[in-house]
Amino acid sequence: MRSDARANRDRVLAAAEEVFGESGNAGSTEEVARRAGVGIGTVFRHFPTKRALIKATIVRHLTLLAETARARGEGGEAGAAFRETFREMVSGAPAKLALVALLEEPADSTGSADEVEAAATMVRQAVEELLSRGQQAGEVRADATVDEVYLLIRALANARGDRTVVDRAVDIVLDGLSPRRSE
Amino acid sequence: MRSDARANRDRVLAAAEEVFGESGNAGSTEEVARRAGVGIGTVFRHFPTKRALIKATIVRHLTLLAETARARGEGGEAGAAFRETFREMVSGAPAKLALVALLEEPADSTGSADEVEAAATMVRQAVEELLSRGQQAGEVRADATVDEVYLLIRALANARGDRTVVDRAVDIVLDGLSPRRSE
DNA sequence: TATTATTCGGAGTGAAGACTCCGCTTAGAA
DNA sequence: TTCTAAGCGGAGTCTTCACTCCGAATAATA
Repeated sequence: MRSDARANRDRVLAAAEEVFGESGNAGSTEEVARRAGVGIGTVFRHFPTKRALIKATIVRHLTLLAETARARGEGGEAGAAFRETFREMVSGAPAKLALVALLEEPADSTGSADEVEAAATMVRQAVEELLSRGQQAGEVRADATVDEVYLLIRALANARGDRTVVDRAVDIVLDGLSPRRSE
Repeated sequence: MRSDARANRDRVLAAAEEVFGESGNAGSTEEVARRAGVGIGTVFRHFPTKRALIKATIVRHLTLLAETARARGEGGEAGAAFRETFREMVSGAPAKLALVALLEEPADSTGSADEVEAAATMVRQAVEELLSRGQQAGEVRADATVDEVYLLIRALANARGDRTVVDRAVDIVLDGLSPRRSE
């Protein structure tokens, strides 16, 4: 791959994250091209379809998220690690709408096994890991499952609102995820 | 207004709630017309713009929500009323994506004071009422504000997922909203 | 530096969808 | 039953995009 090609590919991906992060699926390919400083043709050579571009963007982001989460899992304090990751995923700003877009897409009619799904699974697994460690350490309520935690993260990540309000809402949810009185 | 006109208006609104409930902003006016069993022309006579149609749909729904919530507020048990309303708003199925659409719209460039905003305010006030009663009864944590509660409702209402998972997630959040140990 | 395979750019194409227009239909009054 | 103002339907227009195509530009190699 020629060096200019690779550079352009990267710039397009970065621009795509910006644009789809702001406007979701409604963002146009032309806008992505403009922000990347390339022609539309270039965008479409690297990503044959708008959908492919969005997918690549999402995969890139999810992969990053999963890695960060996994790394944090290594550290000492299980409860703190869980909570920090939770907070981080919720406020990983530009990702928000991209994730919405992901959820909106109608379950990929091209039966092909999906990269996006694979990446999402990795994130989910990382969350699961953090969750169960937190539970073992007695710092997270024992009856919470990944499904619920993952859903809460997604829900909060897509919520619009003042940063401070979101933060306090997260605090409330994390309180709900703390061990029950009976435990 | 002629009787057939009124009937058609109602059918269009109902169809719109269905369509936008399923597909959000992406739902087409043509689809709404088809489901309502009328021509596109009819839709556009009643609602001069797609945006106007969506707004009318949302207003209709929000008004209903606010009324239900207010009615529930009358009842006896403050804590239960708060929690029931919370649950109900989250799972008021077809509303979900319509609300998303509302949030997505770029702050109404037509400076005109907004019906939608007015309706949303009513819902918010109903929630506020329920919240503060719950707090006075000592059944809801004292430091929670409407902002946070309202955001949590919106976030959960838009969350995709199995009904049962959503329900459990709501349980967790409501636990987070229960009085703190220190109170 | 010369060569060429690769990549770039952006005008052009086709499809989708919001919105308009106007001849036809009909509710409802006389 | 007749009349007509109000309402209906849907073909057609216009705009916005996703995506294609190919001549111009250029990285990499000899």
